[in-house]
Amino acid sequence: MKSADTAPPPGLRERKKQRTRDALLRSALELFTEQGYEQTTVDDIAETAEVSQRTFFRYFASKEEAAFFVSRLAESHFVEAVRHRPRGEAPLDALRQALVESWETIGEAVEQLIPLELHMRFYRVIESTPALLAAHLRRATELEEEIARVVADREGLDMDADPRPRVVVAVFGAVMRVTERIWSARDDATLTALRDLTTAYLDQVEPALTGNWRSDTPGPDGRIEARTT
Amino acid sequence: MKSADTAPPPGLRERKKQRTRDALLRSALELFTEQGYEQTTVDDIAETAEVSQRTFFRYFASKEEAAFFVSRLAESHFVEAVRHRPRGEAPLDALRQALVESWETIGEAVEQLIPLELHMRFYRVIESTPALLAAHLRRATELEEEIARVVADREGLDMDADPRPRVVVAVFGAVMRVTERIWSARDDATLTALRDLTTAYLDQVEPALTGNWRSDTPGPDGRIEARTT
DNA sequence: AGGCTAATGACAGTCACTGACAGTTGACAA
DNA sequence: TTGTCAACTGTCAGTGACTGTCATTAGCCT
Repeated sequence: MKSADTAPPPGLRERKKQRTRDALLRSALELFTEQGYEQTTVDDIAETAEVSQRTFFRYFASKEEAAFFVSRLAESHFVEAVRHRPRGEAPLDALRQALVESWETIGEAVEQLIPLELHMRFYRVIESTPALLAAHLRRATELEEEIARVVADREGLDMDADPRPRVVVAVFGAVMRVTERIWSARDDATLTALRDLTTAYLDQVEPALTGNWRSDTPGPDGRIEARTT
Repeated sequence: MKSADTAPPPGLRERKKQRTRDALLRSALELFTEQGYEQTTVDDIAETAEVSQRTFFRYFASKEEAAFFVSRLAESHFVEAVRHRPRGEAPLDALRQALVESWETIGEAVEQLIPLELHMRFYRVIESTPALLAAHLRRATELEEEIARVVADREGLDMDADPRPRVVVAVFGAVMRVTERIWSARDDATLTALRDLTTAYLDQVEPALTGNWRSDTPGPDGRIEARTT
């Protein structure tokens, strides 16, 4: 809390580093979305950012880390939001609310680094690149583990004795992944579009697990709309 | 169905290929479990199997593919089991039953290629190797997509219009992954141990999603309840 | 037996990543 | 202001996963 608040004016050295990291990040994401992840070599990125390849690896442990740097930022915002939800709330509701409310702050935070639109477009690259998708999923489960801990805390449970925190979070994560996939396959790669899709799907989780399906069908027009809600 | 039943006696060439593939597979898994995945180079594997590195890559597209070759086989058995479940069954029940009943045939099928115990031990390598875990998760979601299609078929639903098939399968997959993790962290890497753990957890899915937690404790079944530790 | 072709090995090259070493350049005290 | 120190950086060499190419070997079939 010290270094963040009492910000001693960052020296020239620090600013330079910041600029380099930023240039690398922007170069990487631009090249990834333009010509694809696999088609972009680290040398390309370094060259575009006007540094040596070795310097790239001093800022990012791997090509992959650069790719997910912004996502990591976004995720940390979400986790914070979950932490600040009132304790009374049911777990799944808390997650849902945290999602809705953190969406804005995430948008702002991303813009600090790169154009939001670039970040959004990059999601499609993730979905269509096996190596990136794999990394994305691994990161997602790591995140779920962290969130499960938060949930377990909220409810005063011991995660190792009671599987329920992990299960709910896993369900939540599963819905997120399904919506991500569907969303990225569509045209409008908007932040709000993703949000609406996600909340709509979340509403269907419980009913989807219980009742038998053939009796109550979803909306007649085929879209997702209102069954019970 | 033709080539499988009316097996024309496989020529020498074919048998040789089979032996090579088998040697590579066994060498790979043994080395992976003995000295770790990252610590094992493809050259090591090829040398142990007494072929050139280039030949390894003619049998397996990547080091990773060799690692998951047996898993792929096991998964296909499970999918078949799901396909043959009676249509009346509720989706989650069908998945659960398919799991229980395919477990045996999977064991047999694996033994055709490598010692079952080796396969089981390899799961711990997966969980403890980031690169393998990532690949495992990606493969898991691909599998989920396939199963979701089967489920949607069973229920006569259109997967693109109705999200419920994907959601249930995702829930199922989430439970599997959670149990895999817990199981692999334990001592007894038995097939039956994994099966019991999985079914026990599956039983808790619905209750975990609904009720409020603090009032009702988890299952009276001895295993998971503990709570205190 | 001899030709066809699948299977293999040997070799060179690309790309992600790492360690080692030397040169530059901010930071900071004298 | 200057000199020293430590942080950054570039260059170079090396490893390991993978790919393309080409020549050789060895089942297969007539």
